[in-house]
Amino acid sequence: MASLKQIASDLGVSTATVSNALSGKGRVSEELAEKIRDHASRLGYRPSSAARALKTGQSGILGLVMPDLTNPLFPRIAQNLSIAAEARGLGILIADSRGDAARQDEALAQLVGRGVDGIIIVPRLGTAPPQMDVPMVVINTASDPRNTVAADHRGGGRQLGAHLGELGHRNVVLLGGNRASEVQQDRMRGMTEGLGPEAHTCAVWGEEGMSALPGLVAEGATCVMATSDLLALGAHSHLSRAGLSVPGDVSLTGFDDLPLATAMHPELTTIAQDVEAIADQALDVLTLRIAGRPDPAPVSAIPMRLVLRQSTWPPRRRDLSVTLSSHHSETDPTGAK
Amino acid sequence: MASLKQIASDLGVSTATVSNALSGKGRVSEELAEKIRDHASRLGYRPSSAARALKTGQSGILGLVMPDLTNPLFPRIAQNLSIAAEARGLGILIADSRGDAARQDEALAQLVGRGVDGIIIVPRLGTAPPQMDVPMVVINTASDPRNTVAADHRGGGRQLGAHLGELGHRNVVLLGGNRASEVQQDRMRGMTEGLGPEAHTCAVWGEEGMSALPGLVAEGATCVMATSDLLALGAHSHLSRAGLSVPGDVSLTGFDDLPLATAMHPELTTIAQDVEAIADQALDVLTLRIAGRPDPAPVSAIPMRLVLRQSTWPPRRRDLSVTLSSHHSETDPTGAK
DNA sequence: AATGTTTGATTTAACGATTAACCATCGTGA
DNA sequence: TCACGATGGTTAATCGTTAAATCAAACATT
Repeated sequence: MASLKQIASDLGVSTATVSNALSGKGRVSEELAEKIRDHASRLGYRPSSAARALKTGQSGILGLVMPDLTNPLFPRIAQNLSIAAEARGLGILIADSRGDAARQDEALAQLVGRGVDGIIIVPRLGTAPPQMDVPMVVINTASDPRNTVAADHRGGGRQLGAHLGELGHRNVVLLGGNRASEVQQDRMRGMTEGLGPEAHTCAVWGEEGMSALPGLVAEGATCVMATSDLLALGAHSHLSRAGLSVPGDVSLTGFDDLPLATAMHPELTTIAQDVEAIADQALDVLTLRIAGRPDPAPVSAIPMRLVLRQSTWPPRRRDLSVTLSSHHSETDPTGAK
Repeated sequence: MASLKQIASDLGVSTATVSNALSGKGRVSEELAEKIRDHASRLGYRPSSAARALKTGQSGILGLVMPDLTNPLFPRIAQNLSIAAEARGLGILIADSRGDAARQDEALAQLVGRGVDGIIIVPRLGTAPPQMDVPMVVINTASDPRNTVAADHRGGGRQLGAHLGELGHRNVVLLGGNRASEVQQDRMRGMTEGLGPEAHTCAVWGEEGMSALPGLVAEGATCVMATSDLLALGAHSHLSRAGLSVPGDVSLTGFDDLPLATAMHPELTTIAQDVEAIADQALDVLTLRIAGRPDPAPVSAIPMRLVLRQSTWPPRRRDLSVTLSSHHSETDPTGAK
């Protein structure tokens, strides 16, 4: 491995000069600097990050703590964080907290032990992450708005709700996966707001809630809004098993725009997080904190993007033909099998 | 931050002694060692990984290069690798090659630049990873068996095929996503073997292949075997859109046992990778290579586990009631809607 | 001509942990 | 009593990089 010392002795100069030439910091004649850069690249010189970290106290590595990598949304966040980090010359060390709060603390300790400069954390459900003396940024949980970056879940729900409201739905079932999740509650709150005051909504949860769906439709519900795409897929199964077709008999929406949303039939109307923007924001906030700059303006929630597909349609009327403002260009699926 | 020097001067001993006491390497009286450990933990001492890395030349960090984190299987591998690494006191630095071969090389260079001790790589499709002077292990692509750890895709296909063969399927459609993927080809090869010589199979690919499914069923196919769960979901959509029910009219299988497999209805019969074992193996191989030990015996492919659910059933007969060896305890779904 | 100032490079000392080499001290066997 | 081997510890060098302090010319200023 080529080192500064190597280059220096090869060229008969001091290591300091080499360091200066390569970093452009001190005072080196352009002529010599050129010669040094040349030789360095010929030798394939790569500065030792360990040595640099030791000297400067900065490792150039960020820690990422995730509750559960099997949640299909997180990898997308991780991927975008990794891209954003690379663009800033930083590396990302992952740690999996496996949902467990204790393990989450342990993971944090591990990371700081490895000398990360800062930490990005996606905390498990409501668990507020511990306050540490390391710069941190929290994703997707509204704890402290000054170090949190999050999608506008509520606004997203509102968009979806408004869409269905416009279609004419007034009797809507909200399907959640986990009562304890603040994010899911936010999403539901937004949906209700978007639907407007004249709509009647009711929330159901989990496997039990899914089974109740056909009954609720029989009682007049015309739409099911799930707080995740996976849940929507489950709902779709329960509904079609009961002989109800989507969107003919009942409209269905998801959340997050996972790959499966387009693999279903009908393709799922859902709402997408701008994961790229989230990752960017998170890294901006974090790098500022690492630089010790006073906190910038609190970050506002990042808007979500409505993705209209084929699973939403105006409610079937007892009386027949329906006129609508044509959000879709498809043929009327009401009569479809 | 507490350092060795700090502890040493607090206790009036030399840093060497503190180092020895903490690592248990040199000769220190048990009495003094105890006192040192005590003080160290009181101060919350954490050795500086940078300093240690500089001195020993080992960073304790592994690099992980993945082609595309949005593929739902990879995160599970990543998660298990992260767990396995943690158990061995190692960290994992991620890098996303985004499918691009050029970026893959760049990611590798980045990682070695950061001083990783070894690299785990899941190469993009057929791209053979470049030979570098860093210890490496390759996952899921059969390049060189001596540094490759992979699930037994072919054996998995064989298991699935055998299952369907036993049920009586003789006319089977194989559905793939990408012709270029060796893994998918392996899977298909296995399926064909498992079904046995008397079965007739035909392979179709991608979106185009999915559209052809209903026609093929009309021509006598009784079963669709997809090379991934996501593909199976798509197939299910196309089939049910055409009025064909699963498993009544046609059986369906997936691959990988993703979360969506249980969210579908019927739940998908599929085959699961033992990601935990894969991760373990990969790390074992890699740590051996890092230690410079001569290569251990080549690793054999890791067996997959058949997951029987409700999407497979004996083929419908022109003549009626069917007797079967009851792989399922469900009621006959042939008559179901 | 004596005194600054700029320019280009060198010394030197650190960062924190590890480790080979060295040095006391004490007990033991010859 | 003397040399010897444990035992318990210290010194000092080192890993590769950085940065402050220093130094020696060359050049400009009065």
